[in-house]
Amino acid sequence: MERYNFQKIEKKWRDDANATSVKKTEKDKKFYCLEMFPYPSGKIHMGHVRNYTIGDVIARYKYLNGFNVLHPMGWDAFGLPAENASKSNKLHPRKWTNTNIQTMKSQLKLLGLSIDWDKEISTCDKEYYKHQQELFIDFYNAGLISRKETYVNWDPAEGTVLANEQVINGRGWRSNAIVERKKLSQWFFNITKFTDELLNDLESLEGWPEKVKLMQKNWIGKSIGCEIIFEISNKKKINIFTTRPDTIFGASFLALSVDHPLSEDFKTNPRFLNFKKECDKTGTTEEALANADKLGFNTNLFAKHPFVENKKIPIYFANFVLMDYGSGAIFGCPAHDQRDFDFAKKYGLEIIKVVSDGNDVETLKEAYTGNGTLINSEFLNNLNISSAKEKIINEIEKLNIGKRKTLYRLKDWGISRQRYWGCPIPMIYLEDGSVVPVDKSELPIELPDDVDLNSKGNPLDNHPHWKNTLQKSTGKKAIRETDTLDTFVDSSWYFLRFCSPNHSSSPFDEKQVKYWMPVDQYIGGIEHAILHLLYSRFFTKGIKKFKKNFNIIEPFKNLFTQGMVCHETYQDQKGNWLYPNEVEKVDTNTYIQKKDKSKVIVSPPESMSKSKKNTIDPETMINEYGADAVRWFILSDSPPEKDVQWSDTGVTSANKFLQKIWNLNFLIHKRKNKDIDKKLEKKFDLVIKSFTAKIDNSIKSFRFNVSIAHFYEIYKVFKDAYESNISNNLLKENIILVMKLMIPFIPHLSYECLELHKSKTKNDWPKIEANLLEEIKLAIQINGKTRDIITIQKNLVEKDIDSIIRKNSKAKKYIQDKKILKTIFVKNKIINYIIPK
RNA sequence: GGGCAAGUGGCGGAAUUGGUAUACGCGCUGGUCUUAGAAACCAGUGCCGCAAGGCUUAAGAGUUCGAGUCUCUUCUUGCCCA
Repeated sequence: MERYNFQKIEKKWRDDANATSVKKTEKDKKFYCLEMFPYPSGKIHMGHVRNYTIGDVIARYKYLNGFNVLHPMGWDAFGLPAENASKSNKLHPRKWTNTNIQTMKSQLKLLGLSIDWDKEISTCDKEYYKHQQELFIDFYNAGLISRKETYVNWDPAEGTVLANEQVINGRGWRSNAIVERKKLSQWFFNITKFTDELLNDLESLEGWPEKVKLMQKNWIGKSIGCEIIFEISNKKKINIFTTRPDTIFGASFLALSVDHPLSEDFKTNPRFLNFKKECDKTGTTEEALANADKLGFNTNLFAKHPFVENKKIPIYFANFVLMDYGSGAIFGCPAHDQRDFDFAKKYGLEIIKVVSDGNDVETLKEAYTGNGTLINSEFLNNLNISSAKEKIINEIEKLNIGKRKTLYRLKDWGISRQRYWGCPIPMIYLEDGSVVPVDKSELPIELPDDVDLNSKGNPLDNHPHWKNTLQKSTGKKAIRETDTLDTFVDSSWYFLRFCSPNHSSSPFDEKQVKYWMPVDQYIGGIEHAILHLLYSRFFTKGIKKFKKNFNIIEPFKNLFTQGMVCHETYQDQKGNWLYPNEVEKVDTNTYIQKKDKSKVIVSPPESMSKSKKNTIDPETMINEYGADAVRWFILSDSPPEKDVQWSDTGVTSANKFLQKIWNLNFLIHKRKNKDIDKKLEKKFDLVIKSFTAKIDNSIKSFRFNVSIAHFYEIYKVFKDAYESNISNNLLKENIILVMKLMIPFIPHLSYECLELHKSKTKNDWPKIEANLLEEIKLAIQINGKTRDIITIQKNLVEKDIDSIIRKNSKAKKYIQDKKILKTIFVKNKIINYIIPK
C-alpha cells in the first residue's frame, strides 16, 4: 500500500485555487467570516494556528453550504515592537514589518486556509492609512474628535501616553513600567457621546458570549445618582456627585480631588503642594487608588449639611477622589463606603450608621454596603434604599440644591501617541494658534523614512523638517501634529476595508459594505473583549453620523472567543527556562535536558509565551506531521472556547489517524466485490448517514472536538464494513460522503481522497439525515435504577416492550410476581417500573 | 472585596439540555508480529469485589418515578472588575 505523502499532496491542493477558495457569486447569500488579524511579530504561533483553523472550518462549512464567503486576512502592522526591533538591529520598522509579513504569510499558506489573499491589507501601508486619515478628518468635522488637556497615564519607559485600559496594575501593558500622572494636551475620540448606544445595543448582540457583553457593560459602568451643592464657610459652593444620596444623613466629611478648583486657594501652601505631589505618585487607575493608603489634607474649611441644621462638615483634599470622574468631589459616609470608612478611621471622623440590616452592633468593623432600612435619617427613616434615593433626590431638586444625574465610568478615548511607527494625525497648527485638519487632497500624510529612533522623545518631532508645512488653502505656515494614532484606531475599521480593499477614492465602497457587512462570524481572543471590540463598535456608530448610506448599527453579528494554547514549562536546576525541544521525557514523571542529561523541573501547562519558552513552532510541526494533522489535533483535544494543551503524542496520533483514513480510502478504492447481504448494507448505510446530522450540529455549535470524536467512530464502522458483505459501490458512496464532511477540518486529505474516488462533486455538503436508525437502545429501570439496556425496534409501544422485557431481559427477575405500582414510559428512551420496596 | 464561569477516570474531555454517566482521544496493561526496539494490529482499562452485585459526576442536603444537568448550603479553581 502507498503511504500517504502529506508533503506532496498538501502542496498539490495548496496550489489548487479551487481547493482554497470559498468565493461564489454576489447572487448567492453572503457570509463574512473574519478572524482577528495578526500583529506581524515575526513568525506565527500556535494561537494563530488555532484562531485561523477555527475560522477556516466555519468559512469552508458555509461555502460548502452554498454561501458566498468573504474570508480575508491582513496585518495589524503599526506598533511599538517594530520600533524596538529597529533600535536593536538597525532595521527600519517598515523593512522589519514587511519581512515579518512575508514570513508569516507563507506560514499561514502552509496551513491550507481558505483565505482570499487578493484582499490582503496592511495597516502600515499608505494605501490603508490614507483612508484612516480621511476618516479622522470626517470624525473631526462631525465633532467626534476633540483636543483636551488632561492628566494622562505616562509610561516613562516608552516615553508615551497610555490609555486607561493599557494600564494594568498601575503598569504599562507592554513595558511593565510604573505609570505616572502627567498633564498633556491630547487628541480624543469622543466615544462618550455614544455611551448609551454602546450600552443599550449590547442587548441586540444575541450572537455574542454573555461574558463579553457583561465585561463591556461593566467597562461602560453606568451609575445613576445625583449632584448635591454644599455651601461652605467662605461663601463658596462645592458641587459633589454621589450614587448614594440616601446616605446623606451619614455624611461626615467632604473629600475633594487635589485638582479641584478649590485647590487654587492653596497653591501657595507648601504643605498642600507636598501633599499634591504625593498624590500624583499614586497614578490614576481605579485599582491604584483603591489599594493606596487613604490620605487626606485638612483644609480647615467646613461645609453646611444641607438637611441638618447647624451641622458643619470638615472638608479634605483626598488622594482617592479623581477630578475626571463626576465633579471631583464627594461626600464621605464612612458607615456605608469602605474607602470613606478607612479615611474616617485614619482622621478620627464621625461614623454615623444610616442603613440598618436589622442586627445593629455598637461599633462597625467595616462599612456596611448591603440592603436595609434607613435609620437616623429624619424623613427618610424606615424607607428601603431605593425609595430613600427617590425621596431624597426629589427633595434636593425641590430645594434647588442639586439634581438627578447619571455618570459613566467610560471616558473619552485618548489616541495621541508620541511614537514614530503609527498613522500620522492629519492636523496642522497655524501660527495664529488655530488647529485645523489638512486638506483631504493632501492625503496621505506620509511617515518620513529618515528618522532617528535612538534619541529620546518623539521621533517625528525630532525630525529636522517633516513637521514644517504650509496650509494648502491659504499658503500660511503651519506645523504638523507630530503625534501618531494609537494602533487600536487601525483595527477599528479594517473589517470595513476588507469589503473593498482596493477601493481608492474613499475608505470603502458603500455598495460592497452594504453587501458584506456586518461580519457574520468574528473570531478572536478574549483579551480583546473590551478595547478592540468597543472601539470597533464606536467607529461603526461614528461613521454612521457622517456617511448617509451607511446603515450598520453593530459591526460583528456573532462573536466567538477562543481559548489559548498551553504547554508545560521546563526549567533547569538554576531556574532558566528551557524550550520543549531541549527536553527529553524519560518516563511519566521524569524529564531531562538533552544536552547534559540533567534533571528538568516541570511546571503545569500555561499559555505559550516567549518569555517562558514553552512554545511550539507551528512550521516545524507542519513539516513533521502535515498541516492537516496540526489542524486536526488543535481542534480535537478541547472545546474551542477553552484552553487547549499542546501535546506531542496528540499530534502524533492525529497524524496516525489521518494515515488510517488514507489507507481506508485506498483499500476501498482497490477492493474486490463481495457477496451482498442486503440487511447488513441497509444498516451500514443508515449508521453512516445518521452521522451527517451529528457532525453538522457539532460544527454549527462550535463543538469541533465532538465532530472529530464522531469521525473516529465513523472510521470503526467502516473498518468492520470493509470486511463484511457490503458492495463496493455502497462503501464508496459513503466514504465520499464522509470525506466531504471532513473538508472543513482536513481539506488536503479530503480533496485527495475525493479525487481518488473520482467523485463528481467535491464542493457540496451532504444532505442532513437525522434519526434514520430503525433500532434504538432502551433503558429498563426499576424504581429509577437502570437494570438492563435492550436493543429494540424504534417506536415500539409500551405493551410490546413490556412483553419483550418479561420474556428475556436481565430486568425480568425484578418485576416477576411483583405488583407494578406505576410505569413511566418515554418512547425510544426508557421504561421505568415502580414496584413496592 | 464585588461580579461571572466552572468542578465528571491517571489526563484532555463526551452526555441529543431532566431519561443508558464516563462517547472519542491520550496514557497504561496484556497479546500477535519482530533478533530487539519502533511501527502496525488485537484485547482490556471509573472504583470495590473471585463472583453475584454494590458504589461513583468537588462535599452535603432538597425537588423528582428518574439529577452530571434544576434549587439551596459549603469548599475549590479560573477569569474579569476593584
